[in-house]
Amino acid sequence: MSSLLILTLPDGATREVAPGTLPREVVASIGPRLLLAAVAVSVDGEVQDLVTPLRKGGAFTVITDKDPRALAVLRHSGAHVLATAVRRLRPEAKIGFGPAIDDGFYYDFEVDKPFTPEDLAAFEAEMRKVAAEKLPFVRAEVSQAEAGVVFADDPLKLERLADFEGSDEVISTYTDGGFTDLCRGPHVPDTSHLKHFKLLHTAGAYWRGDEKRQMLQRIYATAFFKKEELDAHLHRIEEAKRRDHRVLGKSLDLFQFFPVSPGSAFWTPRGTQLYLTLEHFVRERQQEHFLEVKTPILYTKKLWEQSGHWGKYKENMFLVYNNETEEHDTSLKPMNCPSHHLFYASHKHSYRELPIRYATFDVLHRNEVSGALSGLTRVRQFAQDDCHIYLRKDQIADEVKFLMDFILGYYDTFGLAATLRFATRPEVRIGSDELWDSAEAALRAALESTGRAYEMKPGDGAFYGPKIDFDVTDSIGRQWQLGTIQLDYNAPERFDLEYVGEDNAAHRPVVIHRAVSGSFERFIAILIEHFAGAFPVWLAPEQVRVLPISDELADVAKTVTEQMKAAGIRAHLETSESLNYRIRQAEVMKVPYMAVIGKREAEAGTIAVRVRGEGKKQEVVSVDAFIERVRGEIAARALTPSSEGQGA
RNA sequence: GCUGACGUAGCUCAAUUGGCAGAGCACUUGAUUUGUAAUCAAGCGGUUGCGAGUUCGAUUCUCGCCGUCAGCUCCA
Repeated sequence: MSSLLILTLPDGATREVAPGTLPREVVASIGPRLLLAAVAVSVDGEVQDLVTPLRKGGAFTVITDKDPRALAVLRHSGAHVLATAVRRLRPEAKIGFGPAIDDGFYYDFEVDKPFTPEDLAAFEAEMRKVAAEKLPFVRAEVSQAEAGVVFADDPLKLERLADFEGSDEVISTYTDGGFTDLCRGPHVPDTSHLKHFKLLHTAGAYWRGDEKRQMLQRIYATAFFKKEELDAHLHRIEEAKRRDHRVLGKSLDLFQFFPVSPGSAFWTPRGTQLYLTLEHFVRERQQEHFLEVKTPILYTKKLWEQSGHWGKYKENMFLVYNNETEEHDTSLKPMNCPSHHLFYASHKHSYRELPIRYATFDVLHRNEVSGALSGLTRVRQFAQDDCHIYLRKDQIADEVKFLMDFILGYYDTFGLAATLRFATRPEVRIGSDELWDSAEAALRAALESTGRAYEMKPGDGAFYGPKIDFDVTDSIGRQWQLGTIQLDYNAPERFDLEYVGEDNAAHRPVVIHRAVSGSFERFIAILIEHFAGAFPVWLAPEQVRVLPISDELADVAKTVTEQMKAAGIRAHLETSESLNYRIRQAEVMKVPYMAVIGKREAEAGTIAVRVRGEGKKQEVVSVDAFIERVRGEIAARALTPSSEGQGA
């Protein structure tokens, strides 16, 4: 134990140091300028700061601001600087936690009155002072008892401290100026490293994420090493606002919400067109291997008791009053699974028939808590491109691969990239541990066999089985779960599902729940933001806007419009107002093509094509050639409208 | 559901300390017939989210409810 630690530098050189040596000394020995640039170090793959004594050897790398790992260190230190500033201005504020997060950092405070925007401005100004003071982050290792004294006035910290009782965790504190925090680190050497930061907003957050505990005031902020990076980040936030599907949904006339039905979208004619186009696309892709069925939306509780929803999901279900029983013993379906199971169980199946894939687009209702509702991404009424597959256990691997290709191929059409996540058993669940063991093992093996990279989501499975989630990142950087493949060993038991095997005996099939878009509502929200409302031609509610230059040409334009419509193109004629005005309207509505018809075009049987977003650059083509081109793009589901020299 | 903010014409927003509720766009009408991002003019449009309270007087102050937003919790 007392032997020297061996540190291997990136160039292969080694250093032998005594345990307890500070990384700072090692870095200084490499070079004084490196010490100035050092933010932290990595020892054997673990990031630690310059003032935490070395306890093990291994690969030793100096982390400067160019290392991506440095950002989390800077931001965590930013959280301390924030707390330092808040404590200077509001000494009575109790401190919670202040970690770095994906896009920045936050710190939770317990205060009597929530912070105002003015408070934030004052805190930010004070933070600049703290940074200018270049206060070193001083690390100290303390005993449980000592820490109890230091944080005697901070009940939240004391509670955290109590968690360490009996563990051999080294308890450390960090002090910058007059502020000391219970913290594992690592931190940047001093507060002057924090140069480019911004406090963004405040929000309530439960202490330790528990809704039964008190609400703290959280301040969100971000920090970067370079001003350009901070500016780019703030610009991204602005851009995300510009693409917000709730804003575009209104300006592009796609959907609306009314207070009389919170959380349920009203689709306008244009939005409905978009919705149906997507539904049609899924239907077309499913034609060959899936069986589409339509099932009721209203069921008695008997079904939900059998499925387990009545016990585990009731609070999310809309219960309906039944006049005959005088009870709320009926419900709108929150999921399609049980209806499909009923179907399957209604007659005998041979092992030769499997897999059987029932697909459904029926409307679902889930009673989300009011605060969870958000645009189209979180609604109370929605439809999934849902499917339940009944198969033999020996078919799982092939089926998972088939479904995965099906789902990823769908996303490819939109240019969306998905992250695969494997989600395991949640705390609230049905079924024995043995059943879960085998379901998780089987799904994981199937996933592994595809050779695709995936991440883990422990405890995030459905209450009836483990799942593979397909998470897509939207323009704001939020990740949304869209598609899912869920393996279910419970439903076959509960619904007594069987098939007759080769041995002429009854066997249990396995059920796979599958969705591709997740829900059409959420998927459309992602698409609106993904394309910033400028949909590919095949998706655009209106594909061509026909614009005659003067009223005299209205008849010719009408004929052209009819020709396009007859060819299956969603074309609309617009005659009133000036040409400039109508072009502006079409651009604002993000119609992919404008077909302008003047005297020259009318005589030649041509149109002057203007492509969305490409300005006055125009291309004069024959009506027939244009129709063929657009039809080709629609059939190919091309991602962008083609201008001269591109496309068909 | 919880914490906070917000809710004014169809839309986007104004309205000194409580004192006659405005503008642009949209819409209607008239004129204009336009060659690639807003032609001109006039007109119409409001129980200031809903309900109480304070006040001589409430868009403005207070309370309750509804909805939306930022988060928390939850989630397709």
